[in-house]
Amino acid sequence: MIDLAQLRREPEFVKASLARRGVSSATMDEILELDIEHRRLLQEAEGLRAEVKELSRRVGEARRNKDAGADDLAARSRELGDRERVATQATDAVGAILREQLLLVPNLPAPEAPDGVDENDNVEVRRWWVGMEEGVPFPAYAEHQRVAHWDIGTELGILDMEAGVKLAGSMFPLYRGAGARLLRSLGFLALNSHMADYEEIRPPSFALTETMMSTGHLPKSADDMYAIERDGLWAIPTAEVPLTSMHRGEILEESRLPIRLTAQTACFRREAGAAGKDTRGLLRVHEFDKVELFAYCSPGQAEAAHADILARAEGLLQSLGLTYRLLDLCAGDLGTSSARTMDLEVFSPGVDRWLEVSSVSWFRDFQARRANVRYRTAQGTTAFVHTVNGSALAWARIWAALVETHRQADGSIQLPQVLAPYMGNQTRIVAKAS
RNA sequence: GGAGGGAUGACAGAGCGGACGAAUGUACCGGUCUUGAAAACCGGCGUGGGCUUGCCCACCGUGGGUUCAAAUCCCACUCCCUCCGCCA
Repeated sequence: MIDLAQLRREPEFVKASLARRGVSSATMDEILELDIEHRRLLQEAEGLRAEVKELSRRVGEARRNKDAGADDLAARSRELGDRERVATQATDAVGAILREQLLLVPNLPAPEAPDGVDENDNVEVRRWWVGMEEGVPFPAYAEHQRVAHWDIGTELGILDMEAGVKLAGSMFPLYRGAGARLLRSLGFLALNSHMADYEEIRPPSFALTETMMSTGHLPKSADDMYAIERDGLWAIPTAEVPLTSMHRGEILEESRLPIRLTAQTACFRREAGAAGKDTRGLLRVHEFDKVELFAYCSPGQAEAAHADILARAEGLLQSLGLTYRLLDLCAGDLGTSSARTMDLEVFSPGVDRWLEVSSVSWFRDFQARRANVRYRTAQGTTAFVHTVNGSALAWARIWAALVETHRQADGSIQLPQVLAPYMGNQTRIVAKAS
């Protein structure tokens, strides 16, 4: 949630910032008017309540002293109380509308985020490929690497999309044999590499509506998530959701910051409206595993925390021998809650596409304000923390790029050595004899 | 799933209709004393909101209700504890 006090204080700056991502200034004017009306009603209601309290005090006093006139005072108080109820109702009604409007306003883009309206305006910062530092040119992938992972998966018996369809419908993958083990190994590799600096968390896969509100996934993106209506729960689309709410409503000691957490979870996404396009194989699926890195920090720590997550995601991509590029998302393409986001896209030679596998975002205090996570400063005051997170990494697409990139001329796959300890030293995946 | 008990400030714990935003203790911060520390003593010590910056308002698990007045009474819900049942 944006800071209403800031909107009041410098409306032109807030409007100009939001205009960069397509929010009209009329929307903000509407909110400002609601705010003025809300405060006017609030003053009226609180004034009446103060009078009622004062009269009640005097009723008690009169009763104790056996004074006559207590009943008169009570009657007056009752009459004021009726007016107060009406005023409070009006205040709450306007307050609810104001909150509703405010929850729909996205975060202010950071000044450093490039201008632009959609993904076509994102800025490519750099590319990386094996040997780049030594002057090796961008890889010219061989024919045997130009096979889509869904074909490789069928050929080697390690990915069975049809079985997934039978069980849960389209876009629910089923990995098998070495493919399933590879997926498990990726999570193991990543979590092990983070655990020295990030506390490993295994959160619930479902979350309450309130938890979804805190990250900004609700109310805006309800259609993109799976709901378990009977129990009032939502399937989490990312570990960011539970991790952001772990300290919801708390005031943290500044000395504890940054609090760095990592979690691998299944991520559930309905991908409403995406049916048909770019959905073959693992390009876009309803359920995938992802390791998330997360930090609650003071504002001064946020930049370093963001850089650390990005470096870890890149480090993993490099150790897996994958080609990738780094994008600086333009203002118009930022997620609702983010002020600045860097995306990592892996190159998938078999399908000849760049696939997003990590999104490293800095939310400033937008999520912290929604989730009410604060810290106590050295001066004893409280302030909202900054939240930062990023994937390292999202495995379905990594799995795809990995089998395509490392496919050999004989059709087998030679996995990178970094996975050997987790694959029982079986880094070569070949078709089963039967 | 059944029966009972509970939820109050960082923690422990009182209050069970009227000056209660809340006793007391611990912890924490500042001061006195001390070569220093401890002890002792003194003072401070929740969070948010509104405006006329001194005041006002809200918050005692959550939401409703009763009352002139609710931490306190009533109703519903959530969570925790104990016992029973079931279960990986």
